[in-house]
Amino acid sequence: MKEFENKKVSIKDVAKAVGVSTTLVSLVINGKAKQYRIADEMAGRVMAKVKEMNYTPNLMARNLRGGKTQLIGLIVTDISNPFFSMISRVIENRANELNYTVIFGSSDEKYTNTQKLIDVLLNKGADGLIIVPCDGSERIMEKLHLNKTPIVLIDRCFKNIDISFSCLDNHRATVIATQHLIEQGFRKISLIAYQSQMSNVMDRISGYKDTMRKAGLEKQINVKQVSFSNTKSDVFGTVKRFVEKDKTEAILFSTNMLSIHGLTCLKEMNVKIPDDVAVVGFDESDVFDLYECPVSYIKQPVEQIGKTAVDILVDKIKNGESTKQSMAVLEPELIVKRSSLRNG
Amino acid sequence: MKEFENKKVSIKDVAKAVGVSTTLVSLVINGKAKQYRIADEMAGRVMAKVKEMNYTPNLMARNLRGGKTQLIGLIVTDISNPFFSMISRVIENRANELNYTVIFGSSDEKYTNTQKLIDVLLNKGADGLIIVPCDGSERIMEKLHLNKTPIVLIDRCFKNIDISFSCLDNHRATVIATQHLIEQGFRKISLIAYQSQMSNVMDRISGYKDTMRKAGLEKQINVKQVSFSNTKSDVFGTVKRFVEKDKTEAILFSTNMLSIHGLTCLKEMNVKIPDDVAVVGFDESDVFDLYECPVSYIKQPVEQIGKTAVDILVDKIKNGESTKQSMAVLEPELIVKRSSLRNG
DNA sequence: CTGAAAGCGCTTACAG
DNA sequence: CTGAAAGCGCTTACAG
Repeated sequence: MKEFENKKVSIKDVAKAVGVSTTLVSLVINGKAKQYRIADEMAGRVMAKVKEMNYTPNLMARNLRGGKTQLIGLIVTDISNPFFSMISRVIENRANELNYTVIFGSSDEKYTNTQKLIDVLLNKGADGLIIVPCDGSERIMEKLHLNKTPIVLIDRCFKNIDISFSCLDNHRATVIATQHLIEQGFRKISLIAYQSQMSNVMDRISGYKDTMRKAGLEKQINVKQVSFSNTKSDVFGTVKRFVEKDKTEAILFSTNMLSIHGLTCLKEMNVKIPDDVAVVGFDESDVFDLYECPVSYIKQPVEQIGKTAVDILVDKIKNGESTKQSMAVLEPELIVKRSSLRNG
Repeated sequence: MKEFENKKVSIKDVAKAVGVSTTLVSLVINGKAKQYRIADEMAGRVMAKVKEMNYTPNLMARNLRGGKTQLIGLIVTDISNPFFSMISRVIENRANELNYTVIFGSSDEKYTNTQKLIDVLLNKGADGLIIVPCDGSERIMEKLHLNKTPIVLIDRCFKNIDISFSCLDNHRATVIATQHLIEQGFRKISLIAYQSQMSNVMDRISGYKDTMRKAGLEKQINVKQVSFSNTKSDVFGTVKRFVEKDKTEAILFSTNMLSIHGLTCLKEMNVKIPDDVAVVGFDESDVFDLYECPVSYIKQPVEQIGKTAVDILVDKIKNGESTKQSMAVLEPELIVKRSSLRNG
């Protein structure tokens, strides 16, 4: 049965079948028939044979010849984190629309892993990279950029390097959340963030601090940064301290995992939300709606962030403008539920 | 600055630097020095230069030459579904350990998408595929298998084709869940599953039915299959009917999304769990622990399923035994929380 | 023990 | 308008 045949047909096979040279076939396939003034009839015959024989060019060979692989390398910190799996799906969809496929890896927030993954993905022929950079990876990114590797950062960026990125307006995110809590009448508002120097974390912290200061609540500023490695127990310790010792009135969690750990802790402590403590979470999670008290949260425009990143990257790949910096800063949205209302 | 140089060093560069032929370098790199009785001193010099020049072989060229890409193609139904993103992470980790990288795509349960993705992934040079097959994809898988493409199915399999797979013991999963509910004294136990002919769904349904029959509860069997496209509203309609009309005492949800939609509905309906209705969910979710009443669930051995799939696949790729069928059927675990206890 | 040469499948100057 | 040939970077018979 023909359809079960194993070996792929090559351009040679097509050429032989039509009775022309491989050059001709190649030209026709690549839409250069007009340019080389190949007879329409000829081009038609070739295309017909290509269809008939179900020929698809070997990408490895094409790439080797100097072309592209149509492969986009994606490095997230952890594909199993819902936020990153959502954004991966968006990236996948947009990439597919533009005829690209995604190869990926998870860095676990370690720059050594990031470096390894970059090497691997480029070695596999990725035409460009979309990266969630982590602490300590600034020089790595700079190097890539200087090397003119097409690259777009997502979720976080570096202010001192002119690499393109597609990120949330992180400062604004905590500004609107903090404002909302202040408007609700809360004063002792505390923030939990990761222990990181990355822009997303720093901006979320400064958005909170700036807003507190502007409201004359400088004295109430209370930020705790927890480690990546010990997140759960750190969050538990922090939440307990906030509630029991600091008498915090409202807690702002600055990522989805921090929110979930925090909510778990609050539940175990039997804290009533929002009566005892108000809460605002970050990113989306099924948990927010299904928690005893529906949880307010800052929603990221995941669709836009992902799609924009792909578009910028593909533009770089195609037009060779890998150096031109594109900066996409996207708007957060505050979804208000009962957890952050004064009289919820 | 040397480290910023763009062009990659090739085997030729190394050969020239050492003053030997590319053949020699290639042999040494590929660990065939002994086999070809190359002088240790020579091999040492070559390796030193390789390190010094930071040479890594071009995979495209290697693959073109007849070798492999060290790329594993992964097709899930949706990378943003937590269950699949978790398993993707496991697959990624194991693949990396074995020196493979993952390219992936989401089929959205459509066999036409599956076919397209297979073509794309193979065209990009994937050495083998790990696939979550969907309804209507049986012939596609059979064809791949006959073509001797290394392939392993996960999550679901086809009983009539001898393709390798790594799956949960789906029948056993609902058997232990149903038994547990019966032991707790529930009689009117209902099941919600997807509208699908795939093995995972069919086995979960039959595990439930068999157990009900064995317990003399044949008359109480109540299964509703909901569509993939309209899942949420279908689940809502079903749960309402179960509770209000059928007076169901316990609901068994047979996937994570069904569980989450179901719990959302029960919450909206203000149903008390487990007093009004007992519940057992499927797969893991942060929601289960944080729901008003902690939810019992059937836990899949995600680690094992993913790791086994990779191991089987790589064995096929390396040893060319793509035809030999390996069947991994892994044990479910029932995690009991308050939601399924008679006097919870 | 080591090297010259072919060839994987493709594209693209270069000729005609 | 069309074809012969080089070359992308690699591996592997084949010689010696």
